[in-house]
Amino acid sequence: MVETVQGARDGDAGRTGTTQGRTGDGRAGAQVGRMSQRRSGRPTLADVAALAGVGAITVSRALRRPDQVSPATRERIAQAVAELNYIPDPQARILASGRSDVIGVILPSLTNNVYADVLQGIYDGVAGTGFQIQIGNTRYDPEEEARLAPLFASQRPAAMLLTGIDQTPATRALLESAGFPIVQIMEKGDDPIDMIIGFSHFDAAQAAIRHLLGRGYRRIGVLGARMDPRLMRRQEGWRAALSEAGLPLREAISPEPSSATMGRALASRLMDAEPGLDALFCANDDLALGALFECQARGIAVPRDFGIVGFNDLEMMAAAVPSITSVQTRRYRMGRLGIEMLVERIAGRRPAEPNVDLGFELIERESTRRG
Amino acid sequence: MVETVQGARDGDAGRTGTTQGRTGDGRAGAQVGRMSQRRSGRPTLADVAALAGVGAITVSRALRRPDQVSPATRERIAQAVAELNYIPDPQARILASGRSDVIGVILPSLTNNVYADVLQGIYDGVAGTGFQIQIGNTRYDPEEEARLAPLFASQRPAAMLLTGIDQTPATRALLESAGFPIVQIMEKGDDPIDMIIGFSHFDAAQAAIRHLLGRGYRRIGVLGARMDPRLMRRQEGWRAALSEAGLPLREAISPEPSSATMGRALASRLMDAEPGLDALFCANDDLALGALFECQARGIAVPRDFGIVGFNDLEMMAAAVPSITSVQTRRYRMGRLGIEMLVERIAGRRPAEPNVDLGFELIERESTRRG
DNA sequence: TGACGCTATGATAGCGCTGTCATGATGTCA
DNA sequence: TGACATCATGACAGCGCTATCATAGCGTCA
Repeated sequence: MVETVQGARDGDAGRTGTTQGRTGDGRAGAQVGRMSQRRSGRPTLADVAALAGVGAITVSRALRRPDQVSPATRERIAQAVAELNYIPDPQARILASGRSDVIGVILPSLTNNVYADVLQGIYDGVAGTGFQIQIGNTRYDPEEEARLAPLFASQRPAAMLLTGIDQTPATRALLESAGFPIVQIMEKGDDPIDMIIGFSHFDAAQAAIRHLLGRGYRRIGVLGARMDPRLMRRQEGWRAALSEAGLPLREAISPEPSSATMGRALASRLMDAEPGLDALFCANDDLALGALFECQARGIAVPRDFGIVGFNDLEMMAAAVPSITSVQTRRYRMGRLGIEMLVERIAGRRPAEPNVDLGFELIERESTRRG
Repeated sequence: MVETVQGARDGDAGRTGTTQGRTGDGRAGAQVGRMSQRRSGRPTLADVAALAGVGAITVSRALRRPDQVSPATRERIAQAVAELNYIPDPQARILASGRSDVIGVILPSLTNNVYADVLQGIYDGVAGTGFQIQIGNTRYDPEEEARLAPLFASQRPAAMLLTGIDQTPATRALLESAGFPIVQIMEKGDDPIDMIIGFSHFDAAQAAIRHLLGRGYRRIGVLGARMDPRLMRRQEGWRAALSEAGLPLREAISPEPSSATMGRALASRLMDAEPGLDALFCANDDLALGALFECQARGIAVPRDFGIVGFNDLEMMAAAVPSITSVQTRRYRMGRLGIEMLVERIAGRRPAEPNVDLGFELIERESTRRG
């Protein structure tokens, strides 16, 4: 492949006679003070056109709308493209067309397993579509989101994918009039900017508490970390479920990121503060894993004397001993479907349903299966 | 923020008198059949220049090299920029300058915790530098890497960051003559394309085995999954260490991705096949977690009757009961330092050392602390 | 005082591509 | 056969910005 690229350069230089010397300087000078910035040293549309003996536009068309070019011409152009190893310049294309093939994605985290799965879905969603992904990481900071969104929007993306529904009013207004499709993921909402795919965190947390109640646990505590908007809504859910059952609120919350170590620490704190605690709903799975380890360290029998429910159903929940009950969320699906809906819209089609509730499912495992 | 954007549009249209109508059309038609693709509806350099009463070039300079513009002019331009809420068009900038602010990053996975940490380091590394990150995901497929690398290279990135040292000869040759700085991470190597930051997987795996030997474990097995090039080199390391100690090779390897569930399955398989096994080196931490769970399920006492060593020192290793000994690798650092070195090179400076061995550290914990 | 260098600014010509409109060639139907 | 539609192709202008070179203004020094 390389050989052909370099061959192309030679061909280019030899043909036009204007690239002499640039090819050589291409590498060394690029870093410091190159002689001339003009021309990139790569074959251009015009080079392909000259070689194929047609106009530049025809090449452009042959590449983008082959049906508008006669088969014979198309074939000659294809040969020229192959010979020069021509690759279109995306920047020039964007500038000229006013359209880009970049889909902007704004996520609150890259390290959190939850978003790793979303990200995988996103990349799988664009695979083969020709769209590129540009990722922004807000680190759970609303101000960072408010800064990134206009920045991304200014780059004329083909579409944008956002996390959650808590954009600032200013950001929201900007995006509503942005002129490209937008999808919000990870939450359910009645009033999306454009399209939305998610589930109810309130309902999911409520379901977790009700499951513990159904299993006969009564002195239920809750662990939470890094209370982003999704966590806040889960909190409303577990509080509602506990209050509905007439049970007191026993929470240990940390603003720090969720982790197994944090789970152990919070579980330890709550167990010490609330003797007789017999179950924990952990608003993230890594907290649940930590809680399980804390029980093991204290010699507490799970599930006989203590129930544990996690959230998100990460892979390791099933492998744990005992395996841990968790609320399964469709993270990969949200990323993938989000991109698919955007691509549909970019193509000018209306999605069947712009507001999708993917729901959740409580996966019952050994950690709450007592008696 | 939005208010100012929209205010700027009004101001723009009102002031120059040339944008009338564009402002209006900018939005509605954008999705389907816009009337005219020309002009984006956003203020341009020329608009700012007209408002400030200077030439377009002066505005361009004021933005990029403020020192070359007189303070008075600079101030007028700054006001015009603020009033119009002007944001430069990166595509046009790239096209005109032949330089881009995109750093291409090619990783084998986005979901693997290892690369999530690398990614975080990468994003932290570019924060505040003005560079953008473009991520490619090869899914551990060398062919996908061979496809992505030229594609990325063709987009005139400012630099590229690659994973590992196993690029195809063609890819390597292409990148060697690409003319932008390149860093390879995750591995140690004598012959980098340009710069390299990593550690010896061979040495690290060898150290893990030697640690088990030092703790008195003798019937040592090894678990591995998804044998990418890094895993292969670890494999050479553990094989060398075992052979050096005159011990037989007891491996359970899967081509599937590493996971806790996979760890349980492989541990189970090897324990059944090799009765009397007394330790496992798990070439990934999630395998180690699964191995620990399998021991718990079988009632095997760790570390007394069975030692476990993991690899990468993920956060949960410290929280596990017993806590799990693991080989710490500097994943975040590799991502971050990689970007920092690239940025240095883009700025024309030579890094102190283009070949960095970040090493590794065996973190001894309870899972191998017996007697 | 005039040659010289320096600073601040501008005019011009692109970067590589696509939208628009024009043109010639071909096919179709009455 | 001629009016008209259709198809394939091209010329031209321009997307928003920057590199290059030119120029005016100013201070400096012999």
